[in-house]
Amino acid sequence: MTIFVTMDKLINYLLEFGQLNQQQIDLIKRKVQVLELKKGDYFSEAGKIPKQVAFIEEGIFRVCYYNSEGDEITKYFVDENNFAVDINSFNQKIPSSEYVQAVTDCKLLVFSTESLNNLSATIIQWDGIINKITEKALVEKVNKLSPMLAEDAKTRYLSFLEKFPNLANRIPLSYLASYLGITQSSLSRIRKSI
Amino acid sequence: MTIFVTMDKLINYLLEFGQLNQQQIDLIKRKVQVLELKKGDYFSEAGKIPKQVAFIEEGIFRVCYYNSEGDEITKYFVDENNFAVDINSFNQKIPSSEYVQAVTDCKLLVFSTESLNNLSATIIQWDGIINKITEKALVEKVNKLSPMLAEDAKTRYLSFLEKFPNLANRIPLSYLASYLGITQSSLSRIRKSI
DNA sequence: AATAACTTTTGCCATTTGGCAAATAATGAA
DNA sequence: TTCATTATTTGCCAAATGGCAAAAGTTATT
Repeated sequence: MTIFVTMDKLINYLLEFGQLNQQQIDLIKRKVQVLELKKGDYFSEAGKIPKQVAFIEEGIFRVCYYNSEGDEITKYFVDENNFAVDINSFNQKIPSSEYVQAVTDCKLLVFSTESLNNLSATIIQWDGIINKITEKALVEKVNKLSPMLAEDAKTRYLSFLEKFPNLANRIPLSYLASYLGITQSSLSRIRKSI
Repeated sequence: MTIFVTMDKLINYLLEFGQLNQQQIDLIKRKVQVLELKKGDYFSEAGKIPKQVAFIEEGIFRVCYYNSEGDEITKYFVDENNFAVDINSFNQKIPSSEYVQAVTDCKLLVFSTESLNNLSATIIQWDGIINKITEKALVEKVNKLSPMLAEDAKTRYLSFLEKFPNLANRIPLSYLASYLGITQSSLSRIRKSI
Protein backbone atom coordinates (compact mmCIF):
# COMPACT_ATOMS: atom_id res chain seq x y z
CA MET A 1 0.00 0.00 0.00
CA THR A 2 1.27 3.44 -0.92
CA ILE A 3 0.73 6.35 1.38
CA PHE A 4 -1.27 8.96 -0.44
CA VAL A 5 0.55 12.27 -0.67
CA THR A 6 -0.70 14.76 -3.20
CA MET A 7 2.38 16.97 -3.59
CA ASP A 8 0.14 19.23 -5.60
CA LYS A 9 2.13 22.34 -4.90
CA LEU A 10 5.35 20.77 -6.10
CA ILE A 11 3.86 19.27 -9.24
CA ASN A 12 2.04 22.45 -10.17
CA TYR A 13 5.22 24.37 -9.65
CA LEU A 14 7.20 22.04 -11.91
CA LEU A 15 4.47 22.21 -14.55
CA GLU A 16 4.93 25.96 -14.76
CA PHE A 17 8.35 25.31 -16.25
CA GLY A 18 7.65 22.43 -18.63
CA GLN A 19 5.26 19.68 -19.56
CA LEU A 20 5.20 16.34 -17.82
CA ASN A 21 2.96 13.36 -18.47
CA GLN A 22 1.26 11.38 -15.71
CA GLN A 23 3.87 8.65 -15.77
CA GLN A 24 6.64 11.18 -15.28
CA ILE A 25 4.73 12.89 -12.51
CA ASP A 26 4.32 9.60 -10.69
CA LEU A 27 8.02 8.90 -11.01
CA ILE A 28 8.87 12.29 -9.56
CA LYS A 29 6.53 11.70 -6.64
CA ARG A 30 8.24 8.41 -5.88
CA LYS A 31 11.65 10.08 -5.83
CA VAL A 32 10.65 12.69 -3.30
CA GLN A 33 11.00 12.38 0.42
CA VAL A 34 8.87 14.25 2.93
CA LEU A 35 10.83 16.06 5.62
CA GLU A 36 9.65 18.20 8.47
CA LEU A 37 11.90 20.62 10.26
CA LYS A 38 11.25 22.52 13.45
CA LYS A 39 11.91 26.19 13.79
CA GLY A 40 15.61 26.66 14.27
CA ASP A 41 16.61 23.33 12.73
CA TYR A 42 19.29 23.35 10.10
CA PHE A 43 18.59 22.00 6.67
CA SER A 44 22.10 22.22 5.48
CA GLU A 45 25.01 22.27 7.83
CA ALA A 46 28.27 20.53 8.51
CA GLY A 47 27.72 16.95 7.45
CA LYS A 48 24.42 16.25 9.12
CA ILE A 49 22.34 15.99 5.96
CA PRO A 50 24.12 15.88 2.64
CA LYS A 51 23.41 18.78 0.31
CA GLN A 52 20.10 18.22 -1.32
CA VAL A 53 17.36 20.24 -2.90
CA ALA A 54 14.20 21.03 -0.99
CA PHE A 55 10.86 22.29 -2.16
CA ILE A 56 9.22 24.22 0.65
CA GLU A 57 5.57 23.30 1.02
CA GLU A 58 5.19 25.27 4.22
CA GLY A 59 7.51 27.48 6.17
CA ILE A 60 10.43 29.82 5.68
CA PHE A 61 14.13 29.19 5.26
CA ARG A 62 16.97 31.57 5.58
CA VAL A 63 20.39 31.23 4.01
CA CYS A 64 23.18 32.66 6.15
CA TYR A 65 26.86 33.08 6.51
CA TYR A 66 29.34 34.87 8.72
CA ASN A 67 31.07 37.82 7.16
CA SER A 68 34.65 38.83 7.77
CA GLU A 69 33.69 40.85 10.83
CA GLY A 70 32.06 37.80 12.35
CA ASP A 71 28.54 39.11 11.98
CA GLU A 72 25.93 36.60 10.99
CA ILE A 73 24.38 37.76 7.73
CA THR A 74 21.07 36.55 6.39
CA LYS A 75 21.69 36.40 2.68
CA TYR A 76 18.09 35.78 1.72
CA PHE A 77 14.87 34.11 2.72
CA VAL A 78 13.14 31.34 0.83
CA ASP A 79 9.46 30.87 1.45
CA GLU A 80 6.58 28.56 0.56
CA ASN A 81 6.30 27.22 -2.92
CA ASN A 82 9.92 27.66 -3.78
CA PHE A 83 12.98 25.54 -4.06
CA ALA A 84 15.83 26.15 -1.71
CA VAL A 85 18.57 26.33 -4.29
CA ASP A 86 22.00 25.73 -2.92
CA ILE A 87 23.58 28.65 -4.61
CA ASN A 88 27.06 27.23 -4.32
CA SER A 89 26.39 23.81 -5.74
CA PHE A 90 27.68 25.22 -9.03
CA ASN A 91 30.89 25.94 -7.34
CA GLN A 92 31.34 22.42 -6.13
CA LYS A 93 35.02 22.52 -5.41
CA ILE A 94 34.72 25.00 -2.59
CA PRO A 95 32.81 23.78 0.45
CA SER A 96 29.97 26.15 1.10
CA SER A 97 30.44 28.59 3.92
CA GLU A 98 26.71 29.05 4.03
CA TYR A 99 24.12 27.27 6.04
CA VAL A 100 20.39 26.98 5.67
CA GLN A 101 18.10 27.20 8.64
CA ALA A 102 14.36 26.82 9.16
CA VAL A 103 13.02 30.13 10.44
CA THR A 104 9.61 28.57 11.12
CA ASP A 105 8.43 25.00 11.26
CA CYS A 106 8.73 23.67 7.72
CA LYS A 107 7.24 20.96 5.57
CA LEU A 108 9.63 20.03 2.83
CA LEU A 109 9.79 17.77 -0.18
CA VAL A 110 13.36 16.70 -0.59
CA PHE A 111 15.24 15.39 -3.60
CA SER A 112 18.46 13.58 -2.86
CA THR A 113 21.38 13.87 -5.21
CA GLU A 114 20.73 10.34 -6.43
CA SER A 115 17.09 11.07 -7.12
CA LEU A 116 18.03 14.14 -9.07
CA ASN A 117 20.54 12.21 -11.14
CA ASN A 118 18.01 9.51 -11.73
CA LEU A 119 15.30 11.94 -12.80
CA SER A 120 17.77 13.73 -15.01
CA ALA A 121 18.56 10.46 -16.77
CA THR A 122 14.96 9.33 -17.04
CA ILE A 123 12.92 12.40 -17.80
CA ILE A 124 14.10 14.16 -20.89
CA GLN A 125 12.68 17.55 -19.91
CA TRP A 126 14.05 17.40 -16.35
CA ASP A 127 17.28 19.32 -16.81
CA GLY A 128 15.52 22.03 -18.75
CA ILE A 129 12.92 22.45 -16.04
CA ILE A 130 15.50 22.57 -13.28
CA ASN A 131 17.58 25.08 -15.20
CA LYS A 132 14.63 27.37 -15.70
CA ILE A 133 13.76 27.15 -12.03
CA THR A 134 17.31 27.85 -10.97
CA GLU A 135 17.69 30.79 -13.29
CA LYS A 136 14.40 32.29 -12.28
CA ALA A 137 15.29 31.99 -8.60
CA LEU A 138 18.66 33.62 -9.15
CA VAL A 139 17.28 36.43 -11.28
CA GLU A 140 14.73 37.16 -8.59
CA LYS A 141 17.45 37.35 -5.98
CA VAL A 142 19.45 39.82 -8.03
CA ASN A 143 16.35 41.87 -8.72
CA LYS A 144 15.54 42.01 -5.04
CA LEU A 145 19.02 42.84 -3.83
CA SER A 146 19.99 45.41 -6.39
CA PRO A 147 17.42 48.13 -5.63
CA MET A 148 17.95 47.71 -1.90
CA LEU A 149 21.40 49.22 -2.18
CA ALA A 150 19.98 52.51 -3.39
CA GLU A 151 17.32 52.69 -0.71
CA ASP A 152 17.61 53.97 2.82
CA ALA A 153 16.76 51.68 5.69
CA LYS A 154 13.15 52.73 6.03
CA THR A 155 12.44 52.32 2.34
CA ARG A 156 14.08 48.92 2.38
CA TYR A 157 11.83 47.82 5.18
CA LEU A 158 8.73 49.18 3.46
CA SER A 159 9.69 47.48 0.21
CA PHE A 160 10.19 44.25 2.08
CA LEU A 161 6.75 44.57 3.65
CA GLU A 162 5.27 45.20 0.24
CA LYS A 163 6.97 42.24 -1.37
CA PHE A 164 6.45 39.85 1.54
CA PRO A 165 3.41 41.10 3.42
CA ASN A 166 3.03 37.84 5.27
CA LEU A 167 6.65 37.24 6.07
CA ALA A 168 7.74 40.11 8.28
CA ASN A 169 5.73 39.05 11.29
CA ARG A 170 7.00 35.49 11.13
CA ILE A 171 10.67 36.38 11.11
CA PRO A 172 12.66 37.45 14.17
CA LEU A 173 13.72 41.05 14.06
CA SER A 174 17.39 40.20 14.13
CA TYR A 175 17.19 38.00 11.04
CA LEU A 176 15.28 40.60 9.12
CA ALA A 177 17.63 43.37 10.20
CA SER A 178 20.66 41.43 9.00
CA TYR A 179 18.92 40.77 5.68
CA LEU A 180 18.12 44.46 5.28
CA GLY A 181 21.63 45.41 6.23
CA ILE A 182 20.72 47.46 9.27
CA THR A 183 21.00 47.02 13.02
CA GLN A 184 18.27 45.57 15.17
CA SER A 185 17.79 48.82 17.01
CA SER A 186 17.47 50.81 13.84
CA LEU A 187 14.89 48.41 12.50
CA SER A 188 13.00 48.59 15.76
CA ARG A 189 12.94 52.37 15.58
CA ILE A 190 11.91 52.32 11.94
CA ARG A 191 9.08 49.97 12.72
CA LYS A 192 7.96 52.27 15.50
CA SER A 193 7.99 55.28 13.19
CA ILE A 194 5.43 53.73 10.88
CA MET B 1 38.82 34.26 -48.32
CA THR B 2 37.91 34.28 -44.69
CA ILE B 3 39.06 37.04 -42.44
CA PHE B 4 41.17 35.55 -39.72
CA VAL B 5 39.85 36.30 -36.28
CA THR B 6 41.06 34.19 -33.42
CA MET B 7 38.32 34.71 -30.86
CA ASP B 8 40.59 32.92 -28.46
CA LYS B 9 39.14 34.53 -25.38
CA LEU B 10 35.63 33.46 -26.29
CA ILE B 11 36.54 29.91 -27.19
CA ASN B 12 38.66 29.43 -24.11
CA TYR B 13 35.87 30.78 -22.02
CA LEU B 14 33.37 28.36 -23.55
CA LEU B 15 35.77 25.47 -23.08
CA GLU B 16 35.81 26.12 -19.36
CA PHE B 17 32.19 24.99 -19.28
CA GLY B 18 32.21 22.00 -21.60
CA GLN B 19 34.10 20.18 -24.31
CA LEU B 20 33.89 21.16 -27.94
CA ASN B 21 35.62 19.60 -30.93
CA GLN B 22 37.31 21.63 -33.64
CA GLN B 23 34.37 21.35 -35.99
CA GLN B 24 32.04 22.73 -33.36
CA ILE B 25 34.45 25.52 -32.53
CA ASP B 26 34.62 26.53 -36.17
CA LEU B 27 30.85 26.58 -36.36
CA ILE B 28 30.63 28.80 -33.33
CA LYS B 29 33.16 31.18 -34.81
CA ARG B 30 31.12 31.46 -37.97
CA LYS B 31 27.99 32.33 -36.00
CA VAL B 32 29.61 35.19 -34.17
CA GLN B 33 29.65 38.78 -35.27
CA VAL B 34 32.26 41.31 -34.25
CA LEU B 35 30.88 44.56 -32.92
CA GLU B 36 32.66 47.62 -31.60
CA LEU B 37 30.98 50.18 -29.43
CA LYS B 38 32.22 53.57 -28.39
CA LYS B 39 32.13 54.76 -24.84
CA GLY B 40 28.61 55.85 -24.09
CA ASP B 41 26.96 53.79 -26.85
CA TYR B 42 24.05 51.61 -25.95
CA PHE B 43 24.18 47.91 -26.57
CA SER B 44 20.62 47.27 -25.70
CA GLU B 45 18.01 49.98 -25.87
CA ALA B 46 14.63 50.74 -27.35
CA GLY B 47 14.55 48.79 -30.61
CA LYS B 48 17.88 49.81 -32.07
CA ILE B 49 19.52 46.41 -31.85
CA PRO B 50 17.38 43.43 -30.97
CA LYS B 51 18.24 41.72 -27.73
CA GLN B 52 21.28 39.59 -28.26
CA VAL B 53 24.08 38.12 -26.24
CA ALA B 54 27.51 39.68 -26.23
CA PHE B 55 30.83 38.35 -25.11
CA ILE B 56 33.03 41.25 -24.05
CA GLU B 57 36.54 40.92 -25.44
CA GLU B 58 37.55 44.37 -24.30
CA GLY B 59 35.78 47.03 -22.34
CA ILE B 60 33.17 47.46 -19.66
CA PHE B 61 29.40 47.44 -19.78
CA ARG B 62 26.97 48.63 -17.23
CA VAL B 63 23.38 47.52 -16.83
CA CYS B 64 21.06 50.29 -15.61
CA TYR B 65 17.54 51.23 -14.88
CA TYR B 66 15.60 54.09 -13.39
CA ASN B 67 14.13 53.45 -9.99
CA SER B 68 10.80 54.74 -8.76
CA GLU B 69 12.38 58.00 -7.60
CA GLY B 70 13.73 58.60 -11.08
CA ASP B 71 17.35 58.03 -10.11
CA GLU B 72 19.45 56.18 -12.59
CA ILE B 73 20.77 53.05 -10.91
CA THR B 74 23.72 51.03 -12.14
CA LYS B 75 22.66 47.49 -11.39
CA TYR B 76 26.01 45.94 -12.18
CA PHE B 77 29.06 46.11 -14.35
CA VAL B 78 30.17 43.46 -16.81
CA ASP B 79 33.78 43.45 -17.80
CA GLU B 80 36.22 41.71 -20.12
CA ASN B 81 35.94 38.03 -20.69
CA ASN B 82 32.32 37.78 -19.65
CA PHE B 83 28.98 37.50 -21.31
CA ALA B 84 26.53 40.32 -20.94
CA VAL B 85 23.57 38.23 -19.89
CA ASP B 86 20.25 39.91 -20.41
CA ILE B 87 18.91 39.11 -17.01
CA ASN B 88 15.32 39.56 -18.05
CA SER B 89 15.35 37.37 -21.10
CA PHE B 90 13.92 34.67 -18.85
CA ASN B 91 11.03 36.89 -18.17
CA GLN B 92 10.22 37.40 -21.79
CA LYS B 93 6.70 38.62 -21.42
CA ILE B 94 7.67 41.85 -19.72
CA PRO B 95 9.70 44.24 -21.84
CA SER B 96 12.91 45.00 -20.04
CA SER B 97 13.11 48.31 -18.28
CA GLU B 98 16.87 47.98 -18.26
CA TYR B 99 19.40 49.19 -20.73
CA VAL B 100 22.99 48.24 -21.33
CA GLN B 101 25.62 50.84 -22.03
CA ALA B 102 29.29 50.76 -22.91
CA VAL B 103 31.22 52.49 -20.14
CA THR B 104 34.43 52.36 -22.17
CA ASP B 105 35.10 51.57 -25.81
CA CYS B 106 34.24 47.92 -26.26
CA LYS B 107 35.08 45.07 -28.55
CA LEU B 108 32.30 42.53 -28.57
CA LEU B 109 31.50 39.18 -30.05
CA VAL B 110 27.79 39.05 -30.60
CA PHE B 111 25.43 36.11 -30.99
CA SER B 112 22.10 36.89 -32.57
CA THR B 113 19.01 35.07 -31.41
CA GLU B 114 19.03 33.04 -34.64
CA SER B 115 22.64 32.05 -34.16
CA LEU B 116 21.93 30.94 -30.65
CA ASN B 117 18.96 28.86 -31.76
CA ASN B 118 21.01 27.38 -34.52
CA LEU B 119 23.90 26.49 -32.23
CA SER B 120 21.48 25.06 -29.73
CA ALA B 121 20.05 22.78 -32.40
CA THR B 122 23.42 21.78 -33.84
CA ILE B 123 25.77 21.40 -30.91
CA ILE B 124 24.50 18.94 -28.39
CA GLN B 125 26.46 20.43 -25.47
CA TRP B 126 25.50 24.00 -26.29
CA ASP B 127 22.53 24.42 -23.98
CA GLY B 128 24.40 22.86 -21.12
CA ILE B 129 27.32 25.22 -21.60
CA ILE B 130 25.09 28.27 -21.84
CA ASN B 131 23.18 27.23 -18.75
CA LYS B 132 26.35 26.83 -16.75
CA ILE B 133 27.58 30.23 -17.88
CA THR B 134 24.30 31.89 -17.05
CA GLU B 135 24.08 30.32 -13.64
CA LYS B 136 27.63 31.16 -12.78
CA ALA B 137 27.12 34.78 -13.81
CA LEU B 138 23.97 35.07 -11.73
CA VAL B 139 25.48 33.40 -8.70
CA GLU B 140 28.38 35.81 -8.88
CA LYS B 141 26.03 38.77 -9.01
CA VAL B 142 24.18 37.58 -5.91
CA ASN B 143 27.42 36.90 -4.12
CA LYS B 144 28.67 40.37 -4.91
CA LEU B 145 25.50 42.23 -4.01
CA SER B 146 24.59 40.43 -0.85
CA PRO B 147 27.54 41.36 1.35
CA MET B 148 27.39 44.97 0.20
CA LEU B 149 24.18 45.48 2.12
CA ALA B 150 25.89 44.82 5.40
CA GLU B 151 28.82 47.09 4.68
CA ASP B 152 29.11 50.81 5.12
CA ALA B 153 29.96 52.99 2.17
CA LYS B 154 33.69 53.02 2.73
CA THR B 155 33.91 49.28 3.09
CA ARG B 156 31.84 48.81 -0.04
CA TYR B 157 34.22 50.95 -1.97
CA LEU B 158 37.25 49.14 -0.62
CA SER B 159 35.70 45.77 -1.41
CA PHE B 160 35.00 46.97 -4.90
CA LEU B 161 38.60 48.05 -5.31
CA GLU B 162 39.74 44.69 -4.10
CA LYS B 163 37.49 42.72 -6.41
CA PHE B 164 38.01 44.96 -9.45
CA PRO B 165 41.39 46.60 -8.98
CA ASN B 166 41.53 47.66 -12.61
CA LEU B 167 37.95 48.82 -12.99
CA ALA B 168 37.54 51.71 -10.59
CA ASN B 169 39.70 54.12 -12.50
CA ARG B 170 37.95 53.40 -15.77
CA ILE B 171 34.45 54.09 -14.51
CA PRO B 172 33.01 57.55 -13.95
CA LEU B 173 32.45 58.36 -10.33
CA SER B 174 28.72 58.77 -10.76
CA TYR B 175 28.26 55.28 -12.21
CA LEU B 176 30.28 53.70 -9.47
CA ALA B 177 28.45 55.66 -6.79
CA SER B 178 25.08 54.52 -8.06
CA TYR B 179 26.33 50.94 -8.13
CA LEU B 180 27.58 51.21 -4.58
CA GLY B 181 24.36 52.83 -3.46
CA ILE B 182 25.90 56.08 -2.28
CA THR B 183 25.99 59.63 -3.55
CA GLN B 184 28.73 61.05 -5.71
CA SER B 185 29.85 63.45 -3.06
CA SER B 186 30.08 60.75 -0.43
CA LEU B 187 32.13 58.59 -2.74
CA SER B 188 34.37 61.51 -3.53
CA ARG B 189 34.94 62.14 0.17
CA ILE B 190 35.54 58.46 0.83
CA ARG B 191 38.09 58.33 -1.94
CA LYS B 192 39.80 61.33 -0.46
CA SER B 193 39.96 59.74 2.96
CA ILE B 194 42.01 56.82 1.69
C1' DA C 1 2.96 31.27 39.17
C1' DA C 2 7.92 31.92 39.10
C1' DT C 3 12.17 31.72 36.85
C1' DA C 4 15.25 31.85 33.21
C1' DA C 5 16.38 32.72 28.50
C1' DC C 6 15.62 35.27 24.74
C1' DT C 7 13.73 39.19 21.94
C1' DT C 8 12.58 43.88 21.24
C1' DT C 9 12.55 48.64 22.57
C1' DT C 10 14.65 52.73 24.27
C1' DG C 11 18.09 56.42 25.62
C1' DC C 12 22.24 58.73 24.79
C1' DC C 13 25.62 60.34 21.88
C1' DA C 14 29.12 59.81 18.04
C1' DT C 15 29.65 58.95 13.31
C1' DT C 16 28.21 58.47 8.71
C1' DT C 17 25.76 59.88 4.91
C1' DG C 18 22.73 62.92 2.23
C1' DG C 19 21.13 67.35 0.04
C1' DC C 20 22.24 71.31 -2.12
C1' DA C 21 25.05 74.59 -4.29
C1' DA C 22 29.32 76.58 -5.49
C1' DA C 23 34.09 75.95 -6.75
C1' DT C 24 37.52 73.49 -9.04
C1' DA C 25 39.34 70.20 -12.31
C1' DA C 26 39.29 67.55 -16.44
C1' DT C 27 37.82 66.62 -21.06
C1' DG C 28 36.62 67.43 -25.66
C1' DA C 29 35.57 70.34 -29.61
C1' DA C 30 36.38 74.33 -32.48
C1' DT D 1 44.97 77.48 -27.37
C1' DT D 2 40.45 78.69 -25.84
C1' DC D 3 35.86 77.95 -24.78
C1' DA D 4 32.16 75.06 -23.50
C1' DT D 5 30.81 70.97 -21.37
C1' DT D 6 31.11 67.54 -18.12
C1' DA D 7 33.01 65.41 -13.99
C1' DT D 8 34.71 65.83 -9.42
C1' DT D 9 35.55 68.02 -5.09
C1' DT D 10 34.28 70.82 -1.28
C1' DG D 11 31.58 73.42 2.38
C1' DC D 12 27.77 73.69 5.20
C1' DC D 13 24.32 71.74 7.79
C1' DA D 14 20.43 68.37 8.53
C1' DA D 15 19.02 63.72 8.80
C1' DA D 16 19.89 58.86 9.24
C1' DT D 17 22.21 55.20 11.28
C1' DG D 18 25.34 52.81 14.45
C1' DG D 19 27.29 51.38 19.09
C1' DC D 20 26.47 50.27 23.53
C1' DA D 21 23.93 49.19 27.47
C1' DA D 22 19.88 49.10 30.19
C1' DA D 23 14.93 48.45 30.41
C1' DA D 24 10.81 46.32 29.02
C1' DG D 25 8.44 42.71 26.91
C1' DT D 26 7.87 37.60 25.37
C1' DT D 27 8.23 32.84 25.53
C1' DA D 28 9.28 28.54 27.28
C1' DT D 29 10.16 25.55 31.17
C1' DT D 30 9.63 23.84 35.62
